[in-house]
Amino acid sequence: MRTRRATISDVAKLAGVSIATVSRVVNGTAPVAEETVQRVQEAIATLGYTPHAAARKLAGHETRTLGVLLPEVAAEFFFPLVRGIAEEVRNAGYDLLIHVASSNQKASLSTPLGEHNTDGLLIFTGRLSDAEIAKLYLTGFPIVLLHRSPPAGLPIPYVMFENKRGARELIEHMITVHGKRRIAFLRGPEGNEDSEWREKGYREALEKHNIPFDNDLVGMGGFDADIARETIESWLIDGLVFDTVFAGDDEAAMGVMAALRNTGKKVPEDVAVLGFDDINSAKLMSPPLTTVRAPIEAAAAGAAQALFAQINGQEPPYQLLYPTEIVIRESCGCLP
Amino acid sequence: MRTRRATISDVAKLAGVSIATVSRVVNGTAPVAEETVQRVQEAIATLGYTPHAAARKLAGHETRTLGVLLPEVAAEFFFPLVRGIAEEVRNAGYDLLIHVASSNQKASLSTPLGEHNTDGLLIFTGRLSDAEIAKLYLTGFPIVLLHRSPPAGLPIPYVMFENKRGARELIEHMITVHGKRRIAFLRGPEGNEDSEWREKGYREALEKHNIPFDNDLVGMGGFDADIARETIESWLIDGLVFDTVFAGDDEAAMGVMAALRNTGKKVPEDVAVLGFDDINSAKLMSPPLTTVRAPIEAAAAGAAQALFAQINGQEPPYQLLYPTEIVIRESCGCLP
DNA sequence: TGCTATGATGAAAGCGCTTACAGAAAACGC
DNA sequence: GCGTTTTCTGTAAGCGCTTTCATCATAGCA
Repeated sequence: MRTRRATISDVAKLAGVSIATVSRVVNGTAPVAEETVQRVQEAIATLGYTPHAAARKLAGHETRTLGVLLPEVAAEFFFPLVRGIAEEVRNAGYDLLIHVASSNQKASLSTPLGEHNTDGLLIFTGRLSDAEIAKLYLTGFPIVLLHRSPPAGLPIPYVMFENKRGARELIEHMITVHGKRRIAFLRGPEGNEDSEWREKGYREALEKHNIPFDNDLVGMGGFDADIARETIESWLIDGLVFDTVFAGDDEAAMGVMAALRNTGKKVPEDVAVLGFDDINSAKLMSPPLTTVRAPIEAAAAGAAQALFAQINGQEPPYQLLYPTEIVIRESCGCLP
Repeated sequence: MRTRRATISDVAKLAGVSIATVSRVVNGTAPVAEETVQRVQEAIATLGYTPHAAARKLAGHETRTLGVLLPEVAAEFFFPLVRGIAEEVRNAGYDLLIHVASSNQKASLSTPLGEHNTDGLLIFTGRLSDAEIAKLYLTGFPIVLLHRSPPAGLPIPYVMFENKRGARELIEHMITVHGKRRIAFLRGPEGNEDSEWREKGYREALEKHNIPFDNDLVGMGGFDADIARETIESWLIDGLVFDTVFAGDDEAAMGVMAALRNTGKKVPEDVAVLGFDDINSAKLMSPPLTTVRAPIEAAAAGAAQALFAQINGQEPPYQLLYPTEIVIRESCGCLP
């Protein structure tokens, strides 16, 4: 640091007031004479003063920082999510601390995101065990869960998509409009609740139309293109017959399409492919992907708002359910 | 906060030592008797003590936090980037503060990422003007630029890909192997240096093979699928003839493919499509995209390392150039 | 034995800020 | 006009931690 940065004392000295007064005009926490405000603001401007965040955090009792815990997966899904959160956080004048859980280390609370460094936590990872979440919650620390429900009995706010309904409608579309009956489903990562609800929607649709559930038609997609591709490839080698693949999410759908293409199957003529989320590339796939639109960014923003509500001592909603909507494109067999 | 958190004094009291000693065993900054270490560590464990980050930052002079300034674009490109940085940051025991520049506000240094809140800044956005960067640099604040070179005359470390070489080789492949001559190029966002270098590589390849540069064959891709798609669509309407599109990056390539497909052109038979970056979905596109592999994650990690070097008072390399490598798949016309 | 390195610890001074607490000045009520 | 608010401002006490500086053993060495 070549030039020492200006502190509140420097400003105070230049403006000829006490540091308390400077603090007051900076934060607007108490009435200050108009003339004094002017002088202080001038001093701030000429010195280029910016409050030192750490000092502020230490003196006040809040960190003005929100933490986000993310899995280390590199999915397109996360960008709108982070954007939604970042936007809210900025509006609130807070900082955003991001922690990407590493694969070789359970994300523990001794991480930078612990309660000492943030005012609240948005948790989106399976890495944190129920016990750890419960412990955090019981200490009164504000948290909001993203796409997972709280451990039994704890009223921790969480956001979810209307997964089941979206999935059901999508599958019903395949059955009623396209007459498909051999509809496969690819599960997301182990324990992923979004996936569980999507599977429920899938099963409900089947049941409603008297199509028996066939366990052979359920495989692992992992919400991941490569995993999904491998599953489909091995199915194809095994000679499994299916006319539709509901890939669980759009990333997996991309892998499904690649697998199908590699083995000479045509989408949607031979096999229809369905995704979930409607990420940006869904409409650009070949053929454009029929999927379910999930308002990822809005949900993330909502989660952040709920967290702020908690931090500010308000009662946040217990559950934030975001609607989904099926998006018909071409991979289901509909025409452009 | 239902339960007050443990402070260093609590630990000290329980262990029967002074807070200085506790600090020493926590940080390992001075020799402490083995027995004392034991007692302190026990106290820490039973109290569940975690150092308060802000206090630490205030007392020490460093924030142990790195800032990243990102444009608000939601490109797949950014995830490996953030991951690469996050990994390094975690290894160094630092925090990562992410600031996504908003579109309706110039990212200014009064943002949370200002010098008061971080020990160093990784800047990847066109939003920060040369003047602001220069100002920051002159104050001695550690910064590393991602994919942009520093304002004239300032030796600020920056990372870059070997864009020109990769692009040149890619285009030469099209000319020499596939005999293409009407090769179009889509530029990235205004002022983007990666794009400028790629264009240079493109031109060099043309020149080397005596193909005159045709300005009509250069359009806007914006490193964005939608922008690229619109460009191609309007070219097609205008009846522009081209046999190859070098889309500037993979995202744009995706848009190019969509535009081509929508108008009945076949890739690569009618028009070959080329990308740059080799993002994860490149190999999943239909047909799989021929592109140039850029080690995004490695470059990001390198940038973080360079920043740490600066912070630790070492002389960082001025330029970090990462190699690129062409990846031949099918969208150029090669067989699988 | 006397003197200096060395190890282990504590006391205390801040880091830059917020926020009671308190005092002084100005405005108000009757 | 005197007591009482109200407005404005300064003093000072921390927030939880790191880090000199000083102290006191103990050990090493001539």
